[in-house]
Amino acid sequence: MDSDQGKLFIGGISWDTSEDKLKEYFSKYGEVVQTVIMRDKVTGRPRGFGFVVFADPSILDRVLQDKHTIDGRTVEAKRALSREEQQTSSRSGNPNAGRSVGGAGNVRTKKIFVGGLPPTLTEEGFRQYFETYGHVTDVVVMYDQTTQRPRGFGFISFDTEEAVDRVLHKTFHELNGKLVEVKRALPKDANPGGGNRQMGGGSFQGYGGSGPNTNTYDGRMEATRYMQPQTAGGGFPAYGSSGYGAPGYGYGAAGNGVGYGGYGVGYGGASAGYAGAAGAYGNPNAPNAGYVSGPPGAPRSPWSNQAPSGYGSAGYGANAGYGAAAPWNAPGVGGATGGYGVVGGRSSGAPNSIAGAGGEQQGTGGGYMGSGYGDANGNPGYPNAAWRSDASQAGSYGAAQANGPPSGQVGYGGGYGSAQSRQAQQQ
DNA sequence: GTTGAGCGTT
Repeated sequence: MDSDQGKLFIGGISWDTSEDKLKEYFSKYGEVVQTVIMRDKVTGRPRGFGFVVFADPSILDRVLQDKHTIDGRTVEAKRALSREEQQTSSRSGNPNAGRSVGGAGNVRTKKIFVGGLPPTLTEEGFRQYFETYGHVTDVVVMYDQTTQRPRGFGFISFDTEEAVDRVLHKTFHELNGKLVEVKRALPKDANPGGGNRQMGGGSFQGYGGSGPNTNTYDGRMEATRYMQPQTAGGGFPAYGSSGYGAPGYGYGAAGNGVGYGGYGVGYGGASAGYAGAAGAYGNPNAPNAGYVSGPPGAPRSPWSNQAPSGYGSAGYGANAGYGAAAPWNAPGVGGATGGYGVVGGRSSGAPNSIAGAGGEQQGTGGGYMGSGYGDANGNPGYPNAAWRSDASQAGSYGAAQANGPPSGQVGYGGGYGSAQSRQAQQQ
């Protein structure tokens, strides 16, 4: 519940009540960042409920004590439930697993998804606003292909991660009088659907490429603080809060001795659910790692309340090999020199969409992971709904991405956090 | 009428 921060669910709203009216009404309590009334997707008719987001979460207490009548109807205000919380079932493993996926993928793009664009906004206006944050390399405002109507969202790309971070520092930006919401764009080529063919060139983002700098750890290192809890298994989850920048897995070093996923064997996780990819520096305890609870003060995003809570989730996968090493030049072998395998990794991604995944233990005891499973099913955790999750903003831990390098066999396993694994196998 | 939409183009 506390993950909802300043968001209230408002039920029983009259069909005559508009978002503006909601906002006007609730503004008497404090600054309202946004209001939304949910409508039926096809008929457009209001569904009778909506959400109000206050800038200051502490305002909720007062609002919750009052009765509210808007447009003649008594509405009910409750704290918004996150999706996880809505699921009475509660039994499925780690609900966050999949959610972080989106964030994971996002880590590497310098593109920002911008939602809530006013229909009147032009690309120029869009660009001009964002240029104050850095050099804009691309601007896209989406229009319906057939009706040509603005779809209310678009993309903005920068040439540096820093600019992106500056923009993402706050979720809502005021643009031409309305608020727009920003999130990391999901990488288009992340192939949510299934296309397996990606990256011909073996380019998986970041690999190597970004090498040294590109800000390996991007700002939000505050996460480090969360590295302490759980000494044992814990460790790394912290990385990543939003992405451990990853461009290079550089982390290892980083510190604390924790190991996390180094390069791993390429089996991209996949079906089995191992997200992680073992790796060189795998931390044997990893499996627990994910569970650090979420950062208390994680940034709030009205849209993704789930986030802050999160277990780090998933990803950590299996850590397998101890020692191992053998990055990619390792012959087809699963890298892991020494190690063998996966020790009980957990599935990371794929919470919902893939059976068996969602956080269940997979212990394979010593799986040997031989040469990489490239497993075509990679992508376990890439449910379509990925965008909802957005770990990056949420502060959830990062996400890993297990990709196979060009060689096909070795992968880099990143991480903790949920993962998005993709198999590399392109050959 | 009571718990959430949206992710691309060249």
